[in-house]
Amino acid sequence: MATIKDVCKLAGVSKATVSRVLNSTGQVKKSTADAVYQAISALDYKPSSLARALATNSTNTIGLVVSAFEGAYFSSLLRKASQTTLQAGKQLLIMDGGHSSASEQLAIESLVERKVDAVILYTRQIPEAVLKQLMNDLSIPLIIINQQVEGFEERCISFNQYEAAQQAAEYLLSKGHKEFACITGPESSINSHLRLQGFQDTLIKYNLQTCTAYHGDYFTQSGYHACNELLASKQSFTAIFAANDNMAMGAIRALHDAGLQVPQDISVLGFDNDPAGEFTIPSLTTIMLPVEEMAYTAVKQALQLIDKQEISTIALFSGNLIVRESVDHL
Amino acid sequence: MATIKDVCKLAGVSKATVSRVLNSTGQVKKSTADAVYQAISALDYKPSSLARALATNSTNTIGLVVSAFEGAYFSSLLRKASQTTLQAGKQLLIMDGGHSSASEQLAIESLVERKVDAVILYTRQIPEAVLKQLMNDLSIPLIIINQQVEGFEERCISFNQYEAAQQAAEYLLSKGHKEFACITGPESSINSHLRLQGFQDTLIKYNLQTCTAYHGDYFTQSGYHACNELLASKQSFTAIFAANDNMAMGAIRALHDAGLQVPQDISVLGFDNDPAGEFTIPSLTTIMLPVEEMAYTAVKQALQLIDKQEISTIALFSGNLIVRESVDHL
DNA sequence: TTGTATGCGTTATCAT
DNA sequence: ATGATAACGCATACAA
Repeated sequence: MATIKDVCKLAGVSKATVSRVLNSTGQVKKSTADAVYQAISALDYKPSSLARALATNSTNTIGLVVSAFEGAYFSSLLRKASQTTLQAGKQLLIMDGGHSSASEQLAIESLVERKVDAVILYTRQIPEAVLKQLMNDLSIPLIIINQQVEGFEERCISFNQYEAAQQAAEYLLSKGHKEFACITGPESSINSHLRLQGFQDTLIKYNLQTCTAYHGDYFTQSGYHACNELLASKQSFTAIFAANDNMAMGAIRALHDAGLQVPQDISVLGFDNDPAGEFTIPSLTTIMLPVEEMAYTAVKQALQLIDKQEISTIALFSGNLIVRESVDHL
Repeated sequence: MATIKDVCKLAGVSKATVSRVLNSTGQVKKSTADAVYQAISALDYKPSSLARALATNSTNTIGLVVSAFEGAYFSSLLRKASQTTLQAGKQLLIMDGGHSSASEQLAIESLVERKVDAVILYTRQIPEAVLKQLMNDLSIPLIIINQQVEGFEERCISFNQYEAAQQAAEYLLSKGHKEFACITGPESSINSHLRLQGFQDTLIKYNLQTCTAYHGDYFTQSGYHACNELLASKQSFTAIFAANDNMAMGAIRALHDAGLQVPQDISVLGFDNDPAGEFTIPSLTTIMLPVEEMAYTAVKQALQLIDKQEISTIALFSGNLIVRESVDHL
């Protein structure tokens, strides 16, 4: 690997000059600049981003830590984030956040040490108090997707889970359903709670009985199992609200195996708008979650913070009902 | 951020000594070592991985570049690779390879500059000749997933696409099918060609007519559209071989929309063993592709190469038929 | 316009 | 056992 020194020798100039033409900072005579370019291409010289980072305390990079790679949701997130970052002339470095608060924090730390200019965290594990502290202590901007942190609203990209679940309930009610079951996410998940809460509150608002909740883990299989439990419990219901599309699909299959047709016998409403849901049989009525917009916004916000620009506060993103086949009127 | 200097001052020792206790290289009196530890924790000092990388020319990191984040396939890949790397005490840095040979190479370069100890590349774009050159020129090991490079077999983790497609064809034939259609990947994809070739060659072997191929892009929607084209062409067929599960699902839906039942009227065979395929209606008969094993092997091989250990040559991975509902006998 | 010198935070080679 | 000091490859303030 050729270094700046080699270029100096070949071009007959000093490191400062090479650095100048490289970063186009300061004035350089055209002839010497040309000589430098000559040397650079002759040696196939590439400045070491590492050394540069050490000297400038910044790379041209944004870090992203995600805590799981499951499902269409994360595919979209990563793709859009990567694309947006690239378009801004920066690079995106992705790390796995693992399955604990500690490992998420480790990933963040590692990224910070690598001198990324900002880190975007899709968190599932770190408690709000810790996040607050991180946002205060870290020398670079930290943007959070999927959670609100009090006092740092401009750095939080999140989704109105509660309102979306209300939408879901309202729709089901409008179709004449009155008895429900829920397949929701893990008990530990805040957002899972919010979705459930939004759903239940709406039922209460209409003087209906709240529904029992079965917990899954967002994988298709867990939806299948949860629905089987539900069926075994012999309770009466005409519609299921699932906390994501995967579990909705699992539930539909469980109903199918029990000889029940969706939506003729039971309606199922999903969440996420997984692209596959458009083509399943029956296709999935679901709540669209604008992941790509959220990823885009997260990166944009990061870029603004890096440039020390005015930070615009961000509204909670909200869901949209996608009406397809899996919900029918009673 | 506290640096090594601060530790020096507080502990009353030199940089060399701090470095010694940090890396446990060389002898240090217990008392002074303790003093250093004291200072370190008092200042919450973390050595800069960047500076360390500059000095040692190596980080404890493996780089992974993937060219797309679509589908369950990549989720598994990323998850398993990350997990395996972590278990080996290293970190995994992931970068998007984008959609061109150039961007893939850029990602590799960027990772190399960051002094990762090895890079694993899931390639879709870079031609073999370029890969060969990269493997020769790069100062660190480059492991390739999804393509064979002549002369570097120990560094290539790939899948016997051809044989898997043969399996698929044999199975369909064993069920009495004789007229087929294929929905395959993009024309540019080598593996897509291999799958198609394996399928066609098997038909030829049994003196059957080869089938026409429709190209998709591995997304569900493209399977849907391809199948509609197929249907519009009015050709006669009793089974469809799709190059991945997503497209198989899209095809099934297209058939459904055309009033055709799977598998009663038409059989559909997928590829990948997407976890969701177990729960679709009908569930998907498919070829399992051992992504996780491949990811695991890639990381393990990388680790061996980093340690300059003997490199064990790797056999081509092969697929396994998963029999479910979407294929029936004629 | 160009060069010198210093710093970035480590590791590593010498001495001592 | 420990301490100077030179690398590592670059940026940059200051001189010239």
